[in-house]
Amino acid sequence: MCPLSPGKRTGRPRSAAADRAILAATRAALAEQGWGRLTLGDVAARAGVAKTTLYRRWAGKNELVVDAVAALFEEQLELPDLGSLEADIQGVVLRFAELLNRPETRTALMAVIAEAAHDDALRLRIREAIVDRQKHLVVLGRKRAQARGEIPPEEDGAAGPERDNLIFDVVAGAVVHRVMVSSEPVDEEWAGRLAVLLVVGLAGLHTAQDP
Amino acid sequence: MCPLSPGKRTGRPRSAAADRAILAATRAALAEQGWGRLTLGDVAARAGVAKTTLYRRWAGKNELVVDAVAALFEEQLELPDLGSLEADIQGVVLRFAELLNRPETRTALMAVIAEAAHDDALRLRIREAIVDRQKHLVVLGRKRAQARGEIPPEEDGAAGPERDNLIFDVVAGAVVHRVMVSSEPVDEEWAGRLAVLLVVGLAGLHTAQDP
DNA sequence: GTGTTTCGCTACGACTCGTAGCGTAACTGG
DNA sequence: CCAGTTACGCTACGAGTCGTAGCGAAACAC
Repeated sequence: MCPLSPGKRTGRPRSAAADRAILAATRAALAEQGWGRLTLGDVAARAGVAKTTLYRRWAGKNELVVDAVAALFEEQLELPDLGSLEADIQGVVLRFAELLNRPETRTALMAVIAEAAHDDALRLRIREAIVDRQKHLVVLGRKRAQARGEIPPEEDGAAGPERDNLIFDVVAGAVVHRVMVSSEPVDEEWAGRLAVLLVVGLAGLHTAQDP
Repeated sequence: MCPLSPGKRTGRPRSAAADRAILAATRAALAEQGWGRLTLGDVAARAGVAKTTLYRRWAGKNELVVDAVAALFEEQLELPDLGSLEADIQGVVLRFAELLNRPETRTALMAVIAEAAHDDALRLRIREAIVDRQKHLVVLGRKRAQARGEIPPEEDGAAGPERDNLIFDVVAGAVVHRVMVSSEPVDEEWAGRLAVLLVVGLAGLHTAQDP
């Protein structure tokens, strides 16, 4: 998750405290100013760090913000075990929505995704730092549900991963769209309806493909 | 969809051709440069228009891009009648994905949504120019399905609109997430699986709430 | 100590922003 | 045809940001 080249040994080491201060300052500035008015000079000043230090560690605004948001996701996002697939989905949806409701993430996530549309390296960085971690939750949730006997066990072929991908896009996409575009609250009721839709629909997907 | 104050009469009228040229230039610049490197000076030069003319009609980058994208949505997005709810969903998903795959919309949509996170006026503008038009397709699709007898007819209470909103967030969110975040193709197969998931899940939502 | 790397600081040219001022073009009402 | 009104193209401007370079001092490994 860190900046550049970790494999050096001699000379003065980079201050890890500065790293944390910079990422925290980035989130604070994002929350106040939003993506558009965010300047690296302001971030440096908040972090008590010279502007040149920022440019030594990150290539630009995009990379810095990705790391700042990824740190939040890493420490906040996990899959609670609530006893049933439906409850698990509802739980993780509520957690994800809580994360999306922070002012830092609201503006930052969409902005870096927009920039990634024409920047392959940035897209890869987002995938590794944020998306793969989310997708892992889907795989974990499916395995738990299979262990409980709620859905049929693993079959071979490409149908399994494809279904995981579909579920991931539906869950994450629906929550993001609800929060960012419709700008309506993700409460227990809405999360519950989404969970029902998914569990029932998932069963339909199985019967539709296995004759 | 147009700029400011439409209700004047005296004096030289604003050139409608300039409007179209500016919006087209904005889309072209977006496709080439992306949101981050897009400058209003460049747009003005492409459109063969003075920079001051741009600022007379639009408040800034955000508003201009919203209108430029909204024009695309207006002329491209509609709901085909393919004979069944499942086929209709699959069809509109494919159309929406086609729109999202254009380089202009890829970077522009996410960027304006990001800016709207801390700009209420912009969020309202996006809603009126883009979102409401999309949501209308959901309502239309539901009414068609009810006329065909595929789903139960209208009930009273707030359950109906709530269900429309859920479907809207799931469909639009899933497609956006698939294209922008997972960056994998929305082909007939994927759209078909999403349609099955929704139709089956929708039936589950009805039986879960009507005892 | 010696060598190496990072740090804070200052300064810089290049660029974009959004606005103001001016003379001209286009259209309206008398 | 002629004022009145508004939009247009052009130029120029201060303000702000960007990303980089150069410097001396500080923090580590050997």
